[in-house]
Amino acid sequence: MQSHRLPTLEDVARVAGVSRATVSRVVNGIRNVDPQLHELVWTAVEQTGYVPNKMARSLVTRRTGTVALVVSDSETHDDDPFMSRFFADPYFGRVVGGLMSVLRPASVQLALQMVGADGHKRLVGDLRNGQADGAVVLSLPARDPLPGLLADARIPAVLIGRPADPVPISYVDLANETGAALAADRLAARGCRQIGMISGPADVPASQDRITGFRRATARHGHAWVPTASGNFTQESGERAMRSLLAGHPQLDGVFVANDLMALGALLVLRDAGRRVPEDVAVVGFDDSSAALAARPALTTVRHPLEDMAAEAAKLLLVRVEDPDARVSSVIYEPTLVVRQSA
Amino acid sequence: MQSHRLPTLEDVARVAGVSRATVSRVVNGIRNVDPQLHELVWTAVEQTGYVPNKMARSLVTRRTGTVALVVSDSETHDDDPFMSRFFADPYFGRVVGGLMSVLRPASVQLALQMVGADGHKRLVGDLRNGQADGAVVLSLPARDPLPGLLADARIPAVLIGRPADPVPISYVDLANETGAALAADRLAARGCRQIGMISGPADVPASQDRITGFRRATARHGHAWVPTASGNFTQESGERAMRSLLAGHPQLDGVFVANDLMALGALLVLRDAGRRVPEDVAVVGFDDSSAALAARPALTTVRHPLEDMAAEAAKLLLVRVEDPDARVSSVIYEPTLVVRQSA
DNA sequence: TTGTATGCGTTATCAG
DNA sequence: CTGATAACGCATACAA
Repeated sequence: MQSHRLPTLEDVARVAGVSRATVSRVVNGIRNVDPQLHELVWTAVEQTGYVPNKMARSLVTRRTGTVALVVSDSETHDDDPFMSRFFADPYFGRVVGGLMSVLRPASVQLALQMVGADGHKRLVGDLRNGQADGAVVLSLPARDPLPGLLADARIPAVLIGRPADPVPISYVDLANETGAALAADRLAARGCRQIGMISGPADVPASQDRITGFRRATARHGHAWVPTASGNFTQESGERAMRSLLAGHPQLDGVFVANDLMALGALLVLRDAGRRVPEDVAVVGFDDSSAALAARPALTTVRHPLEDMAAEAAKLLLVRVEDPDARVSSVIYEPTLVVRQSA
Repeated sequence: MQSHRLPTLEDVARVAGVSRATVSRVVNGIRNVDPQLHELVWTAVEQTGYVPNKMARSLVTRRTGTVALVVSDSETHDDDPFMSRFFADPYFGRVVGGLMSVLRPASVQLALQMVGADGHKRLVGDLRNGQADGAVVLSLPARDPLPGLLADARIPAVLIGRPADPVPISYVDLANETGAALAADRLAARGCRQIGMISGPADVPASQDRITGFRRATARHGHAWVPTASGNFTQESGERAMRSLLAGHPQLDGVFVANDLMALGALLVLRDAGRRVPEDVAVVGFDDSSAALAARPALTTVRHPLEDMAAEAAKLLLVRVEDPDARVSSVIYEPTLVVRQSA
């Protein structure tokens, strides 16, 4: 055992009494090798404890076996005002779990990349020369320029969530309008007469879709106008929105909340206001996150199969990495209503 | 613009009319370079759109600018029985957030590495030849051999959570015993006469510490024996445990639950059993996760500053990466009691 | 089927 | 202060 240097292909070759090329072939599982040598090389590999140097390999193959999960926040990241909020949200974990479920079996690494508006150019540059083979993009802000930059640079990428502006990049998304309609139907079926809504930020596509989907469906049910308050997807903002909604419309008897976290907040406020759920006011959430089950009463909510969607995104990306000219293809998931106690 | 090849150091050198070495120096901010050329080189860099190739750089510097977050599950990962549970838990996100808060400013990447018992050797091998400069280890199972392997291989690493067996590796941890004692004190101060406990798995150090800490403190308060049921940190297991506890000890009037998620489950069961919280039975949780705030009644709980701890782990790791011979140093965080409604 | 030789893009050593 | 030149560890076109 020498002091510090790790065994290289060269060392293995020397031990096995063959050339570097042969060892390389064996290690990479190339067929055209004499079974005799094949055996010989493997034992030499075991004996030396050789493990391929990914850096060197990547340098020549131009493949890293890594994909980046880029979390794009268009605002400059001075401090971490959004990070804590974002990471604490079950959303992040569910996405990571879904990605890993397909990346791990494929032996590809996941590298986390947070980037603000100031980091777009840098990120694209790094990606272009092989930081990662591709990227799954979690684009938080509306009108994020990043997807466009990635497309221009011809970097294999898949978006989670439809981009605000059309961009030639594959994405996976939920049929948000349909989901919101499901919620509206439920509320209508319960016989709610005064329906309200707590929406997400007005500039996020997913949020917009839920708003239009809900309005369209309630209109169909004869509700011309739906009082709406908006939040930013946090529980606290949900509380605020519910309070304002209740203040303006005391006889509200049904409310659709654009995500479970805000719905949790709404539930708290309703309770404090002495309203029983669902008897006095029915509440339906969105996402079917773990929060929905923990809520009291348990939340009737629109199931958002985020893990499946993330897994699909990973698959799409892997395909695209194999074949950069693969057709841009997106898949839209259909939401379902999960009925529990709140509506 | 050529077809596909990205600009290299060589290209920049040609444009600037200097040698590769000089460009390298300028790009890496080495002082000994004529201001004239300095300027010249930078404009050439801009002009060509040059961005350094990390792979090539790493190959020679033996530094990647990446640290791994390895999630170690000692059971072989046939399928993903644990992944979904783990990623859905706020724990994961909080750790990632904390790590990123120090890694990002330091411009170091975070690579996710899940590994089962079958992957330990592979992981250590990869880490040794520079997959990453170091590792933050989230060791789920009791008696995980991984920390030992990392130490033997002299890989810069920091554990989140004290290892079951002493290992010469830095770690950050919470004073779990103290935290549990805080809970006991609170319950005693409320005048609880019949105190119970819902613990975590018996073989996880953090869980053990909470058990012994709680028992010791309750004993101090005159409770010789504390009925205990155990769960696995999921809400569902918390429900089960609470049910069994209640069945065996109907006149229970105080319970300490080893994490918030299980506490959430306990709350549900207590309510279904017609017990008012905290009037009939007081509940104190552990972690102060977002679930605690969402609970009804809001959970009195032991604050576990996971983000801070993760951030500290990242700092420790960075130090160790700079100086592999740095002293092994661990830091223990002191928990505090967050009093809300449940106790 | 196997070996030889070359190149991947950088950094680092060492003369000038 | 600057420029050749040699590694870094591996894959592969080409020759044998």
